Amino acid sequence: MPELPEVETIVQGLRPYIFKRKISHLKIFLPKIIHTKKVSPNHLIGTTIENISRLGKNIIFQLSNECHLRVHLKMTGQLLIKFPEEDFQKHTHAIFSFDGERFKLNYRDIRKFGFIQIFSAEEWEKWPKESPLGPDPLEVTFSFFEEKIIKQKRMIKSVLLDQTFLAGLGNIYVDEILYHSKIHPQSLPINLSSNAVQELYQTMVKVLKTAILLRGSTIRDYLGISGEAGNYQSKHQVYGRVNAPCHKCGTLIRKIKVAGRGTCFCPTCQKLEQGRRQADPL
DNA sequence: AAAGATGTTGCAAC
DNA sequence: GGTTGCAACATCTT
Repeated sequence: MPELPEVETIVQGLRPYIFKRKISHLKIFLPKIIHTKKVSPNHLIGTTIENISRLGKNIIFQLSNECHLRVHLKMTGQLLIKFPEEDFQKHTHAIFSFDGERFKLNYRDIRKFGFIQIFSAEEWEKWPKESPLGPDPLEVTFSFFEEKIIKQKRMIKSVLLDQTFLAGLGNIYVDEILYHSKIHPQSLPINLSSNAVQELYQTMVKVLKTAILLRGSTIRDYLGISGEAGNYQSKHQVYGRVNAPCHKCGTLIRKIKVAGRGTCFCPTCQKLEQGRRQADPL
């Protein structure tokens, strides 16, 4: 569900509530969503949340006892601030309480793909080696991006979805970024002109920043921490618009499968470049 | 009404 | 390397 803009919105929303708060209680309804090898969940009680950050689509809590929590929402996970007067919601799998606070932090996930992982200090140090994330799309430099992308031999959509290439993009934003960059999702990076790569980079930053300002996209399940929907879905040009007319040229938006994912694009605005080899056979 | 789709990702198989 | 299909699971659409 949540991609970079949604996760960023959640992290920003969480800070005022739980930064420097001490965990007083943790109720777990579905134990399998807690992933831990060495640290018992009980060990979190009494620790303070020293920092809340985002790594790609991962939400990271740094705790005062040197442990770290990693929350991955996968498709339908939610983190919600709830007050006692609010009703208990179905699919709530864990609830954090904080010293002296009326609100609780609920972890909810309809499809149960997401998880909360607990790392000891040593495990946390080793984690980046086990799952090497690429740079953040909002921090990567153009030269690094360009140099790395032109070496890729698979379709551009597949590259952009790969979290070891860049961490944070998902199906919605890749489709939207490719549309605004006028790049066909099945293009091979080698066939992109240097102007096209530059446009792709600039568009990526612009789309993500705009989506963060609008607090993400709500298609079905995504909600901010107070239960608010995002607003970027109203700006979508291709995602969820199969058979609707392209806003630029009127051609009907098509949907195909690329890299195993439903992929929406405008066949007129996003042409597949032929590639120098085929275009100039001497 | 059964089948296919859904914002993710890790793994197996080819 | 690179791909594809599937699995985890609930719900909505065709």
